[in-house]
Amino acid sequence: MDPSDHSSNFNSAQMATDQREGSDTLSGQTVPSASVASYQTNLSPHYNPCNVDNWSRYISQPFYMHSGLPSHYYPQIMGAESYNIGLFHQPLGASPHSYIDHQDTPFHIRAAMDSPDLGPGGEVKSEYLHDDNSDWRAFGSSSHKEELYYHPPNTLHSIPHAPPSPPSTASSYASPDSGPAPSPARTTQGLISGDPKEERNANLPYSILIYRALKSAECNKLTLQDIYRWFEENTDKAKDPNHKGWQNSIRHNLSMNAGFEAVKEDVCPGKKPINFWRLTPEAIQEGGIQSTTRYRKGSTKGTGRGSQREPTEPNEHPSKKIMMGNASNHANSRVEIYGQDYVSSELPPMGYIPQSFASNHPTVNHLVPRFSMGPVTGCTAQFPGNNSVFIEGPEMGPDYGSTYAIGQGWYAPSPVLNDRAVGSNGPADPMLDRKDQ
DNA sequence: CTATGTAAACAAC
DNA sequence: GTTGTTTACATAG
Repeated sequence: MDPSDHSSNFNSAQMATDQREGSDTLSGQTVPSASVASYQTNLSPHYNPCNVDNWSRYISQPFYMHSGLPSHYYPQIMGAESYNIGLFHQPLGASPHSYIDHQDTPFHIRAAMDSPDLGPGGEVKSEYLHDDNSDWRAFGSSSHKEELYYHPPNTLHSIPHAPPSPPSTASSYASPDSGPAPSPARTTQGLISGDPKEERNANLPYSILIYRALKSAECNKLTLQDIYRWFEENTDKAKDPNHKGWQNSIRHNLSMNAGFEAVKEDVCPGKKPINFWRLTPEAIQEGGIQSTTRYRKGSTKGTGRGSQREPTEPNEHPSKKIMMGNASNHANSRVEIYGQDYVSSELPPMGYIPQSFASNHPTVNHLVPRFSMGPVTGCTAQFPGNNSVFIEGPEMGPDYGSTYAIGQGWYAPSPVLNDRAVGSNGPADPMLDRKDQ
């Protein structure tokens, strides 16, 4: 497909066909068909992060993805991945009970996790947890350091010359590593047990399973029904169809865990907004969620079992709900998320994308902005482990140093990614920057 | 004591 | 009836 063909779009019938495929070729996970239906019927082209309109977002990857160098030369990409950020950033405070999703973690990270410095699930052992964040020492002093940055080329997905597949939990839009069926290549690494029990997510808490479900979805969001379906198809928790307890538990976890947030999206004006559950940027960045109990703060008065959540301020909306409009009515509109206002930006017409960036062999001036425009944000599956969001452009948001929501459910990336993408101070070749990693 | 699961009350739709 | 929030209690470690 000619990427400059801004007017073309996916054939909806083909999209529907694709979405009925039933098997996520990348994640190996079963498709929540309700999600398919809802996307088919409810999502406007504006919403669809994978249509041609939004392909510009997709193709607008940070420069190093287009530089022509082998992708594994870019350890910073890994640093931009949610897992790695998760490993090195613990803004909510690392704890022995913080989860780093083992299944979700690239094997090279798992190799590091297999270090005796870490617990069996990849969690940082408590002896490394100190007030000065010295839990990072578990990695910083590790002989696995290089492994943290090495990324086998064959695990990176090449940038397509055509827009990516339409969105569907069955499509390639799903996180490339979000729920990968343990492939032979991986299992032979000896880093995945291959235990069928593990493949069925047995004995994992609800919060982790929900995380996996959301991680497997495009933009890390699913409807409640989709989550139910994912549990039915990927876990053993829903074996008894007449037993509603597991659904109650799912809802309980969604409500109680700050790693999940409800998003109401008015994808079709005039119609009822769709309720999604989404991973918060913190959860995405940390590569996992933290324990639900963690957020059950409150008094220990009375029965000794306090409120399970942080008490809500009087004027604060008690729920985690976020209202989102559709793309058309959100362009340049203000949204307030996490207490700050940001202005979302319009996408440039496809023709604005320099050809070199749509080529496999671009000659890229890394430091030259490609668009005279504000930040471009989007939802992409480009990076293994990041099927969520990215941002690009010389004009960063006000909170340069942290993830922030811009709207449409898209978030700016980690500071690491920002630095590389903007190239403000760093070397053109990220490799040159590795000695201080 | 923490983490988690489960049940249930309740409100909103 | 479904969805989401919250409280309460039980259990395991």
